[in-house]
Amino acid sequence: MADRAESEARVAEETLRAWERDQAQLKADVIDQDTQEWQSNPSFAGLERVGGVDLSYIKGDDTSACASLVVLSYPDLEVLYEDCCMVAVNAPYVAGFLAFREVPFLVEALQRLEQKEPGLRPQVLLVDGNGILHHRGFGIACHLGVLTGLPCVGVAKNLLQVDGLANDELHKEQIQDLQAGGDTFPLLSTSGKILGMALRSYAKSTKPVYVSVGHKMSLLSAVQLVHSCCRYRVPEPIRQADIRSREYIRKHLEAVSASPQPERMSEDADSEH
DNA sequence: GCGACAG
DNA sequence: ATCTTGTCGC
Repeated sequence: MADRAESEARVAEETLRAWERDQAQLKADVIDQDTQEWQSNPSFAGLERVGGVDLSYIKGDDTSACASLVVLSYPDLEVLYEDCCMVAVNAPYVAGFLAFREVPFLVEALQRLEQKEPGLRPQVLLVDGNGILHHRGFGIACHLGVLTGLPCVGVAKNLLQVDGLANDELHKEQIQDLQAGGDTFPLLSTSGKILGMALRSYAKSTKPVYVSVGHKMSLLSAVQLVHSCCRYRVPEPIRQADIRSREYIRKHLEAVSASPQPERMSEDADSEH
Protein backbone atom coordinates (compact mmCIF):
# COMPACT_ATOMS: atom_id res chain seq x y z
CA MET A 1 0.00 0.00 0.00
CA ALA A 2 2.47 2.58 1.18
CA ASP A 3 5.01 0.61 -0.84
CA ARG A 4 2.97 1.06 -3.97
CA ALA A 5 2.69 4.80 -3.49
CA GLU A 6 6.41 5.04 -2.82
CA SER A 7 7.41 3.06 -5.85
CA GLU A 8 5.09 5.06 -8.06
CA ALA A 9 6.51 8.25 -6.63
CA ARG A 10 9.98 6.97 -7.43
CA VAL A 11 8.97 6.26 -11.01
CA ALA A 12 7.52 9.74 -11.24
CA GLU A 13 10.74 11.19 -9.83
CA GLU A 14 12.84 9.35 -12.39
CA THR A 15 10.52 10.38 -15.17
CA LEU A 16 10.74 13.98 -14.06
CA ARG A 17 14.53 13.89 -13.99
CA ALA A 18 14.70 12.51 -17.49
CA TRP A 19 12.16 15.02 -18.62
CA GLU A 20 14.07 17.90 -17.07
CA ARG A 21 17.25 16.90 -18.87
CA ASP A 22 15.46 16.93 -22.20
CA GLN A 23 13.57 20.14 -21.65
CA ALA A 24 16.14 22.25 -19.83
CA GLN A 25 16.77 24.47 -22.84
CA LEU A 26 13.09 24.89 -23.62
CA LYS A 27 12.37 25.91 -20.04
CA ALA A 28 15.01 28.59 -20.09
CA ASP A 29 13.67 29.98 -23.36
CA VAL A 30 10.00 30.67 -22.92
CA ILE A 31 8.61 29.97 -19.50
CA ASP A 32 8.43 33.42 -17.96
CA GLN A 33 8.36 35.80 -20.89
CA ASP A 34 5.45 37.33 -22.73
CA THR A 35 5.37 35.90 -26.23
CA GLN A 36 1.93 36.84 -27.57
CA GLU A 37 0.76 40.08 -29.09
CA TRP A 38 -2.23 40.43 -26.80
CA GLN A 39 0.05 40.39 -23.77
CA SER A 40 1.65 43.63 -24.83
CA ASN A 41 -1.26 45.95 -24.04
CA PRO A 42 -2.96 46.64 -20.71
CA SER A 43 -6.45 45.60 -21.83
CA PHE A 44 -5.28 42.43 -23.58
CA ALA A 45 -6.81 43.58 -26.86
CA GLY A 46 -6.70 40.64 -29.25
CA LEU A 47 -7.36 38.09 -26.55
CA GLU A 48 -10.66 36.35 -27.32
CA ARG A 49 -10.54 32.86 -25.82
CA VAL A 50 -9.31 31.70 -22.42
CA GLY A 51 -9.27 28.03 -21.51
CA GLY A 52 -9.65 26.34 -18.14
CA VAL A 53 -8.91 22.76 -17.13
CA ASP A 54 -9.65 20.67 -14.08
CA LEU A 55 -10.13 17.12 -12.83
CA SER A 56 -12.80 16.04 -10.36
CA TYR A 57 -12.61 12.80 -8.44
CA ILE A 58 -15.09 10.35 -7.00
CA LYS A 59 -14.95 9.80 -3.28
CA GLY A 60 -13.77 6.34 -2.44
CA ASP A 61 -12.72 5.61 -6.02
CA ASP A 62 -9.04 6.18 -6.64
CA THR A 63 -9.15 5.46 -10.35
CA SER A 64 -12.20 7.18 -11.83
CA ALA A 65 -12.15 10.89 -12.49
CA CYS A 66 -13.64 13.42 -14.86
CA ALA A 67 -11.30 15.59 -16.91
CA SER A 68 -12.78 18.78 -18.24
CA LEU A 69 -11.71 21.53 -20.60
CA VAL A 70 -13.73 24.67 -21.15
CA VAL A 71 -13.08 27.66 -23.35
CA LEU A 72 -14.56 31.03 -22.41
CA SER A 73 -14.87 34.20 -24.43
CA TYR A 74 -12.78 37.15 -23.31
CA PRO A 75 -13.53 39.52 -21.78
CA ASP A 76 -17.18 38.43 -21.48
CA LEU A 77 -16.38 35.05 -19.90
CA GLU A 78 -19.17 33.16 -21.67
CA VAL A 79 -18.68 29.44 -22.20
CA LEU A 80 -17.90 28.72 -25.88
CA TYR A 81 -16.79 25.11 -25.55
CA GLU A 82 -17.03 22.32 -23.02
CA ASP A 83 -15.52 18.85 -22.95
CA CYS A 84 -15.96 16.43 -20.06
CA CYS A 85 -14.58 12.91 -20.17
CA MET A 86 -14.45 10.08 -17.65
CA VAL A 87 -10.87 8.85 -17.35
CA ALA A 88 -8.96 6.15 -15.49
CA VAL A 89 -6.27 7.75 -13.38
CA ASN A 90 -3.02 5.82 -13.10
CA ALA A 91 -0.62 7.81 -10.95
CA PRO A 92 -1.36 8.45 -7.28
CA TYR A 93 -1.51 11.96 -5.96
CA VAL A 94 1.86 12.94 -4.59
CA ALA A 95 2.52 16.58 -3.78
CA GLY A 96 5.03 17.78 -6.34
CA PHE A 97 3.97 15.24 -8.95
CA LEU A 98 0.50 16.43 -9.72
CA ALA A 99 1.32 16.81 -13.39
CA PHE A 100 2.05 13.13 -13.81
CA ARG A 101 -1.41 12.33 -12.52
CA GLU A 102 -3.50 14.87 -14.42
CA VAL A 103 -1.63 16.18 -17.44
CA PRO A 104 -2.16 13.24 -19.82
CA PHE A 105 -5.93 13.67 -19.74
CA LEU A 106 -5.71 17.40 -20.24
CA VAL A 107 -3.51 16.92 -23.28
CA GLU A 108 -6.05 14.49 -24.69
CA ALA A 109 -8.85 16.97 -24.12
CA LEU A 110 -6.91 19.62 -26.01
CA GLN A 111 -6.29 17.20 -28.85
CA ARG A 112 -10.02 16.52 -29.10
CA LEU A 113 -10.62 20.27 -29.27
CA GLU A 114 -8.02 20.59 -31.99
CA GLN A 115 -9.81 17.91 -33.99
CA LYS A 116 -13.41 19.03 -33.44
CA GLU A 117 -13.24 22.81 -33.10
CA PRO A 118 -9.80 24.12 -34.01
CA GLY A 119 -11.25 27.60 -34.28
CA LEU A 120 -12.02 27.55 -30.57
CA ARG A 121 -8.44 26.77 -29.52
CA PRO A 122 -7.73 28.84 -26.39
CA GLN A 123 -5.01 31.49 -26.60
CA VAL A 124 -4.07 30.88 -22.99
CA LEU A 125 -4.89 28.22 -20.39
CA LEU A 126 -5.58 28.69 -16.71
CA VAL A 127 -4.52 25.59 -14.81
CA ASP A 128 -5.59 24.39 -11.39
CA GLY A 129 -2.22 24.19 -9.57
CA ASN A 130 1.17 25.89 -9.76
CA GLY A 131 3.64 26.83 -12.46
CA ILE A 132 7.20 27.61 -11.43
CA LEU A 133 6.06 27.82 -7.81
CA HIS A 134 7.11 24.22 -7.33
CA HIS A 135 9.74 22.04 -5.65
CA ARG A 136 11.51 21.63 -8.97
CA GLY A 137 10.46 24.92 -10.43
CA PHE A 138 8.18 23.04 -12.78
CA GLY A 139 4.59 22.52 -11.72
CA ILE A 140 1.62 21.31 -13.73
CA ALA A 141 1.06 24.64 -15.50
CA CYS A 142 4.61 24.54 -16.91
CA HIS A 143 4.29 20.89 -17.78
CA LEU A 144 1.03 21.34 -19.65
CA GLY A 145 2.35 24.47 -21.35
CA VAL A 146 5.39 22.78 -22.79
CA LEU A 147 3.43 19.74 -23.94
CA THR A 148 0.79 21.83 -25.70
CA GLY A 149 2.80 24.89 -26.69
CA LEU A 150 0.09 27.10 -25.19
CA PRO A 151 0.68 29.99 -22.81
CA CYS A 152 -0.31 28.73 -19.35
CA VAL A 153 -0.89 30.23 -15.93
CA GLY A 154 -0.91 28.33 -12.65
CA VAL A 155 -3.65 29.25 -10.19
CA ALA A 156 -3.50 27.43 -6.85
CA LYS A 157 -6.11 27.74 -4.12
CA ASN A 158 -3.62 26.81 -1.44
CA LEU A 159 -0.02 27.78 -0.90
CA LEU A 160 2.53 25.15 -1.79
CA GLN A 161 5.05 25.51 1.00
CA VAL A 162 8.32 25.21 -0.79
CA ASP A 163 11.63 27.03 -0.96
CA GLY A 164 11.03 29.11 2.15
CA LEU A 165 7.36 29.81 1.48
CA ALA A 166 5.20 29.02 4.49
CA ASN A 167 1.71 29.73 5.67
CA ASP A 168 3.09 31.30 8.83
CA GLU A 169 2.26 34.41 10.81
CA LEU A 170 4.11 36.69 8.41
CA HIS A 171 2.20 35.22 5.50
CA LYS A 172 -1.10 35.67 7.31
CA GLU A 173 -0.24 39.29 8.01
CA GLN A 174 0.53 39.86 4.37
CA ILE A 175 -2.84 38.39 3.50
CA GLN A 176 -4.54 40.73 5.91
CA ASP A 177 -2.88 43.62 4.15
CA LEU A 178 -4.62 42.69 0.90
CA GLN A 179 -7.48 45.13 1.20
CA ALA A 180 -8.98 45.56 -2.24
CA GLY A 181 -9.66 43.15 -5.06
CA GLY A 182 -6.57 43.07 -7.25
CA ASP A 183 -4.13 43.62 -4.39
CA THR A 184 -1.08 41.37 -4.45
CA PHE A 185 2.14 40.54 -2.69
CA PRO A 186 5.10 38.63 -4.10
CA LEU A 187 6.03 35.12 -3.01
CA LEU A 188 9.79 35.13 -2.56
CA SER A 189 12.04 32.12 -2.38
CA THR A 190 14.85 31.88 0.12
CA SER A 191 17.22 33.18 -2.53
CA GLY A 192 14.98 36.15 -3.29
CA LYS A 193 13.51 34.93 -6.57
CA ILE A 194 9.84 35.77 -7.20
CA LEU A 195 8.04 32.46 -7.50
CA GLY A 196 4.55 33.87 -7.81
CA MET A 197 2.02 36.32 -6.45
CA ALA A 198 -0.69 36.05 -3.85
CA LEU A 199 -3.71 37.80 -5.37
CA ARG A 200 -6.89 38.94 -3.72
CA SER A 201 -8.94 37.91 -6.71
CA TYR A 202 -12.36 38.81 -5.33
CA ALA A 203 -13.20 41.78 -3.16
CA LYS A 204 -15.52 39.74 -0.94
CA SER A 205 -13.09 36.90 -0.30
CA THR A 206 -10.29 37.23 2.21
CA LYS A 207 -8.44 34.19 0.99
CA PRO A 208 -6.14 34.89 -1.96
CA VAL A 209 -5.26 32.68 -4.89
CA TYR A 210 -1.65 31.93 -5.73
CA VAL A 211 -0.68 32.83 -9.28
CA SER A 212 2.52 31.63 -10.89
CA VAL A 213 3.98 31.57 -14.36
CA GLY A 214 3.31 28.43 -16.35
CA HIS A 215 4.51 29.00 -19.88
CA LYS A 216 5.09 31.77 -22.45
CA MET A 217 3.95 34.51 -20.13
CA SER A 218 5.28 36.99 -17.59
CA LEU A 219 4.10 37.01 -14.00
CA LEU A 220 2.68 40.50 -14.37
CA SER A 221 0.55 39.48 -17.35
CA ALA A 222 -0.47 36.31 -15.56
CA VAL A 223 -1.71 38.14 -12.48
CA GLN A 224 -3.60 40.74 -14.50
CA LEU A 225 -5.16 38.07 -16.67
CA VAL A 226 -6.29 36.01 -13.70
CA HIS A 227 -7.77 39.02 -12.00
CA SER A 228 -9.67 40.03 -15.12
CA CYS A 229 -11.14 36.52 -15.33
CA CYS A 230 -12.58 36.55 -11.82
CA ARG A 231 -16.29 36.88 -11.10
CA TYR A 232 -15.64 35.08 -7.83
CA ARG A 233 -12.49 33.98 -6.06
CA VAL A 234 -11.60 31.24 -8.51
CA PRO A 235 -11.13 32.55 -12.05
CA GLU A 236 -14.11 31.71 -14.22
CA PRO A 237 -12.41 29.32 -16.67
CA ILE A 238 -11.19 27.07 -13.86
CA ARG A 239 -14.41 27.51 -11.93
CA GLN A 240 -16.50 26.45 -14.92
CA ALA A 241 -14.25 23.47 -15.60
CA ASP A 242 -14.65 22.48 -11.95
CA ILE A 243 -18.42 22.93 -11.87
CA ARG A 244 -18.94 21.04 -15.11
CA SER A 245 -16.67 18.11 -14.26
CA ARG A 246 -18.42 17.66 -10.91
CA GLU A 247 -21.81 17.78 -12.54
CA TYR A 248 -20.64 15.27 -15.15
CA ILE A 249 -19.58 12.89 -12.39
CA ARG A 250 -22.91 13.34 -10.64
CA LYS A 251 -24.78 12.34 -13.80
CA HIS A 252 -22.34 9.53 -14.45
CA LEU A 253 -22.98 8.00 -11.03
CA GLU A 254 -26.71 8.45 -11.57
CA ALA A 255 -26.57 6.60 -14.87
CA VAL A 256 -24.45 3.80 -13.44
CA SER A 257 -26.79 3.16 -10.52
CA ALA A 258 -29.86 3.28 -12.78
CA SER A 259 -28.50 0.94 -15.43
CA PRO A 260 -28.88 -2.82 -15.07
CA GLN A 261 -26.04 -4.46 -13.19
CA PRO A 262 -23.36 -5.93 -15.44
CA GLU A 263 -24.29 -9.49 -16.35
CA ARG A 264 -22.35 -12.16 -14.64
CA MET A 265 -21.16 -15.14 -16.55
CA SER A 266 -22.83 -18.32 -15.44
CA GLU A 267 -20.08 -18.81 -12.91
CA ASP A 268 -22.37 -20.11 -10.21
CA ALA A 269 -22.73 -23.39 -11.99
CA ASP A 270 -19.03 -23.48 -12.87
CA SER A 271 -17.91 -22.84 -9.32
CA GLU A 272 -19.54 -26.09 -8.29
CA HIS A 273 -16.85 -28.06 -10.08
C1' DG B 1 4.78 12.08 18.35
C1' DC B 2 3.94 16.21 15.24
C1' DG B 3 3.63 18.79 11.19
C1' DA B 4 3.28 19.09 6.16
C1' DC B 5 0.49 17.98 2.18
C1' DA B 6 -0.69 22.13 -5.49
C1' DG B 7 -5.02 18.40 -6.64
C1' DA C 1 -9.66 16.04 -4.27
C1' DT C 2 -13.92 14.45 -1.14
C1' DC C 3 -17.47 14.08 3.03
C1' DT C 4 -21.84 18.30 3.40
C1' DT C 5 -27.18 22.12 4.93
C1' DG C 6 -28.17 25.51 6.52
C1' DT C 7 -26.94 29.70 7.95
C1' DC C 8 -24.96 34.12 9.35
C1' DG C 9 -23.51 38.35 7.22
C1' DC C 10 -22.62 42.07 3.75
